[in-house]
Amino acid sequence: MTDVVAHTVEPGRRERKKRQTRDELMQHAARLFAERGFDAVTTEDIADAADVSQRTFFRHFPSKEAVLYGHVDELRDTMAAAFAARPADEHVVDAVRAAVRTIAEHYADNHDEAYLQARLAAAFPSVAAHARAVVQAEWEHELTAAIAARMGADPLVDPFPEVLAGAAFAAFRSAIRRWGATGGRADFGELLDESLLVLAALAD
Amino acid sequence: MTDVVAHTVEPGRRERKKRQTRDELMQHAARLFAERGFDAVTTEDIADAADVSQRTFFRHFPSKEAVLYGHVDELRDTMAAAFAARPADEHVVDAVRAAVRTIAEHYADNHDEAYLQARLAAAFPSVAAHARAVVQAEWEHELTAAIAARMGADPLVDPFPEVLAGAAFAAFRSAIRRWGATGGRADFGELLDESLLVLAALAD
DNA sequence: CATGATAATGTCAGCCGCTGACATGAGTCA
DNA sequence: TGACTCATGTCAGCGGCTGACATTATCATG
Repeated sequence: MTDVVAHTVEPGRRERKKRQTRDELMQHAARLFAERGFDAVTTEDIADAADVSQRTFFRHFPSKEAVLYGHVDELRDTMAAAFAARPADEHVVDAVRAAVRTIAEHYADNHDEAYLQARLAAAFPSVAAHARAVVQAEWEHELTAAIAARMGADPLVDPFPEVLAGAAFAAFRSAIRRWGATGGRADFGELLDESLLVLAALAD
Repeated sequence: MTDVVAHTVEPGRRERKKRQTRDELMQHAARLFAERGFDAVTTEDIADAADVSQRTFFRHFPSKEAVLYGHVDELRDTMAAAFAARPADEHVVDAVRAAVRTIAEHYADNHDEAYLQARLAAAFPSVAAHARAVVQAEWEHELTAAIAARMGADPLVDPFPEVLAGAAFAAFRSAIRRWGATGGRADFGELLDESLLVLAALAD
């Protein structure tokens, strides 16, 4: 550790360029998807727009869908950190709500990106499938592990963590869909809270 | 109606052959997947084994993954019928449990098929993605509509039906995974009940 | 029973997502 | 400066999937 102040190590030029290429791929992809829809854009189109080879596109993203969800890892870590930061005596469901809410905050801060994802997921099955089966599954898995760790339970045996995490993201999907139906004009955080409240109502 | 006894109209030779082709594609696919895994089998392999062209394969199934889950529609209808048959004064969550349980029953009656699906989903991401984002999403959607209809609610506005259905299938996934972890030897119905009980425990 | 309609299949060509292999050049570090 | 690492380019290829058209089997109808 030569760096005392910054938490993240200052990246060199190489890494900066790498991140820049990645960002440009994401930005051009978003623009092209917004202009023409998902299917009418090829990975070569995106690569050309970012002035790199198609091969480089696939070195940065494992699929055409993935470039649309470039912040999965970042959001996963944010969510996990938020969950870990909750007091130990808080009700688990409330801690989960706080964790999932961090994603809603990102959406509020990146409205266009979020709304584009919602629109494309509503219109293109492969995008919806990716959102469910890759993005949300990844978050769900992380949240499951975090819940289990907090409870001192084995998530492979005790169904509670996995079911709670899965139910939370079911609420998340419901909120997303209703948010998209309002044209992205509603307050996503409120919709999410509303959906998450359903979980507490199931036992009644 | 020339047929008085049977509920379903007696299909002609054409339709019988069509179904037979479909069944053979499913059977040969299952065999090949079991022998070699998912990725090492091409759609042409399956078509050849069933003695049809690759094009015919894709006329029966929209994707390579779909042939592994040939009973989605059938199970969806069974589940919906089971849900509709529940008494109106029963607790919704109990009615949902009864509906989802019909799928568990199919699994019990078709052990090898179910276990193959579970194994392949655990080993091949594209299979897991399909199970989540196509198969379960389809069931979830149907169940959402059924819950909403029973409640007289609009599933586009009221989050309850969608969240409940989503939570139910989160429990379903948890049960599947734990069942697969036992090598398919545990009683899937019991695991499912256990997972579904979590839903009622969320409010505590 | 003959004949025209319908629907399932075969054939062929092609797009595009995605990957392995190897070469090149820019960035890094001693 | 020189060796090393690593992001990228190039090229070739596989395989999932689709449109278009021809062919054949089934079905309905006079």
